[in-house]
This record gives sequence, structure tokens and C-alpha cells, in this order.
Amino acid sequence: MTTLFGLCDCNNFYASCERVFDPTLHGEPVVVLSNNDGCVIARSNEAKSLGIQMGDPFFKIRNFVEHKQLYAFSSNYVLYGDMSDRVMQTLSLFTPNIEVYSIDECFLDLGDFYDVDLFKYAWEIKRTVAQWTGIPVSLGVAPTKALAKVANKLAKKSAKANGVLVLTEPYHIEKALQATKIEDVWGIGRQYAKFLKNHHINTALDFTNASESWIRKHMTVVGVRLHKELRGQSCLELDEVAPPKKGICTSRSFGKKLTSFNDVQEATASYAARCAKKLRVQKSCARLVTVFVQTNPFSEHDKQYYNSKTICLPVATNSDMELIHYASLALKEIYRPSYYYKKSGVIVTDIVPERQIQYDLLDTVDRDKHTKLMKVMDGLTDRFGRSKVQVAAQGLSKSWILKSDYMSPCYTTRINELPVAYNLK
DNA sequence: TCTGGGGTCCTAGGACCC
DNA sequence: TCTGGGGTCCTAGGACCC
Repeated sequence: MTTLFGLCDCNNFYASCERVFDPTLHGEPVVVLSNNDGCVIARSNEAKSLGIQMGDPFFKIRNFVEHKQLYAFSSNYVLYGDMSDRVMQTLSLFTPNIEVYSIDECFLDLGDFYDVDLFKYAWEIKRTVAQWTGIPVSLGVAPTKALAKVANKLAKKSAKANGVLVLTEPYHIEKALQATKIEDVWGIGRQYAKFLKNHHINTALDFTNASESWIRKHMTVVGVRLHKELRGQSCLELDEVAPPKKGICTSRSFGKKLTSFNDVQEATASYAARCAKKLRVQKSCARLVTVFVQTNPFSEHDKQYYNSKTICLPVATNSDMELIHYASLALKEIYRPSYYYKKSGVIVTDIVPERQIQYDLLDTVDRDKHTKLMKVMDGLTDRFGRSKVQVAAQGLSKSWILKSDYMSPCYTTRINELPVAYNLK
């Protein structure tokens, strides 16, 4: 049986999302900034042409923005998540089996499509996604996932391909491998690229010509899999159902440096609540909670401090209240006064399915009550927006909240508005 | 002034067991 | 001089991804 994979990838996804609802931005350079408006994480083609690099700090490009030569947006993940759903739903109409690989990428199982005109079909997919969602995509088609990645990259790069490339003929595959620099291969990061170049492996084609035993020796079985994949032997399957996460982390830099325990505690409590919510979404509970705090490593004049503390809970949980309680205990142990704190985070691990929890005979927590309360809170959140209801420990001042001065409206949802303090009297 | 966040997999080495 | 052998589990660290 032969396999055939498509890889559909949204072009400059976040920047494209911002453009969908504001047509005046078409043809203009657009960037999207990381949390806290820190650095550039997405660029339109026009922004790339201006020489703006991925990861450029905002202060470096501020001039362009002030002179209206560049449009910058704070990241709006609620909008991007919703647009991503629309794209994936559209794609799922073209083949029953898809793997949502990331917010802007999707593998398509095209295994039964050898007798259709793949090129035409791929174009039909691209056209439909553009028409229904407004998002431009590129499509690569090939016999393995790694080759589909290669095809996708070339589809985007080559003016001739113009966004669609089908690689099924050995001759075309070889040409494509030759045109792909080793550092652009999926699974080859900085370290391996450097190492391989030192051994005169400069292209994907060079890599396929290396011996398997040599690859195994220096790049473990991961390298061997990639080697096989690029030689056309499929060993990475389509994962249609995302497995439950083994660790969940919520961490953020604060909008400003924090010095008071209360502020750090409120932020950390909010991150703990986010972790609890993510656990409930995947119907899991966690038994280990880790909290970390750190100062700003870029501030050369400030005293530096980093510490973390892990607490093992008596019973695995996904309740906001419980996770906040233990996260606060952990924070108390590592918090030291007189530092300027820039970031904290909560990580939950030792994750088990909700229905397979080991209970404790001496447990004093009314778990049914917690579960019911969380259900009601999730219902309210889904309806009225994030943080409309919350545990008191998360605080209302939100002096630590992210800086996002350039946020676009939530065109497709209303659910990322900031919390409002209601007076219950 | 200003530099993101959230994941996965694999391996080596130590502890521990019989 | 010489000092078993094999298994499992856990953790830290290093590589990668978007």
C-alpha cells in the first residue's frame, strides 16, 4: 500500500488573521507581537521585505510603526484559535483523515487519491480555504510526512509553484531534496545543522545519501526515522487524535516588574487556574504542581533570582481552588523580598485521566462539590468570557497583566475581554 | 524603557532489585 | 591480579517542533 500525505500550512498565519477582518491591511506590511508586545512572532511578506526578522524586539521596529510604514498587533490568541478551527473544518471536507499538527498546520491523508489529479485537487483545497476563511495557505503533497514538509516549503518559496507542489515522481523528489538546505529540513535544528555541515552535509539530498548507521550513531533513532522518511519510506503515521498532554504549563512575563508578594501571588494563582482549566478540557487531573519565579535576565543592573518548587498533592486534581492553594504554598517557599520579579509560571505534571484517580482514605476535600462548582464556572466562562468568574486569590487589580497595546477587536468571538469587578451587594 | 510561550521525544546514568 | 549480570524505573539534560 502506498501512502500519500498532504501538508497544508497557513501563510504568515497570525498576520493573515489580522488582515482578514481589515481589508485596508492587504498589501501592507503587518507584524504580530508576542505576549507583552515583546517581540515579533509573525510577519506578512511585506514586513519580511522590510527586513524585519522573526524575534526582533519591538523597540527595534517601533520607528516603522510610528511612521505608519508598518502595522503592529498584539497577539490575539482567541481570534487565531477560532480562525484555525475554521481552516481545519474546511480541510476536513477534503479527506476524512486529518491531523491538526499545530494552530496553522494540518496533515491530510491523501492515501486513496492516487487516481485523482492531485495537482488540481490541491488547488481546489487552497482555493476553497481562501474563499471560505480568507486565509491563504500552501500545500505540499508527497509519499511521507517529511517529504510533504519539503514540498510545502518549496511550494511557498517558489514563484512557479505559487503555493502548491506535488512530489510523487522520484526525479522531482530528488530535485526538491537538492534544493532544500539541511537547516530547513523538518527535525534538523540549529545543533544538528551545524554538526551536519561540518561533515559536508549541506542539503537534504546529501543527508539521504549518508549511511543509516552513521546517522544512527550521531542522531539517534530520531535521525534514522527522518532519513527513511526523506528516502520515501513512510514511518511517521497520521495522528488523528491528539494524545492527552503529559505536562501542562502556564507562564507569562508580567506587564511590569513586580515587587510585592501579593501581585506575584495573584498572577501565579491565575496561571494555576489556567492550568486547571486546561486539565478539565482534556478530562485529566494532575498530582504534581511546580511553581517558578524569575527576575528579568535582560536587566543587567538588577539582582538576579530564579527558583522553583514542586509539591506533590495528596490526590490528583483539576480544581481551580485546589491548584491555587498548592501553587500558593509553593510560591511562599520560593518567594524572596526585594527582587524585581518579571515572570512566574505553573507547571502541572503526573497527569492521569479524571476517572482513574487514586483516592486517599484520609481525604478531607469534598471533591464532588469542587467538580460541580468548576462545571458551573466553566459554563459561565464559555458564555460570558474568560475571568468573568474567578477565585478571589486571582485578585482584581491585575497590575501584573500583560501589556497588549495593539490588540485588534475579537472579530469572531467576544471572549477575551478583561475582567470586571461586580459588586455583589 | 522595551527581548514569548508551550509542548514532544530520546538517551545516559544512577538507584534499586533479584 | 581478581570482585556477576541483568532488569526496571526515574531523572536530568539535550535535541527538536510550532
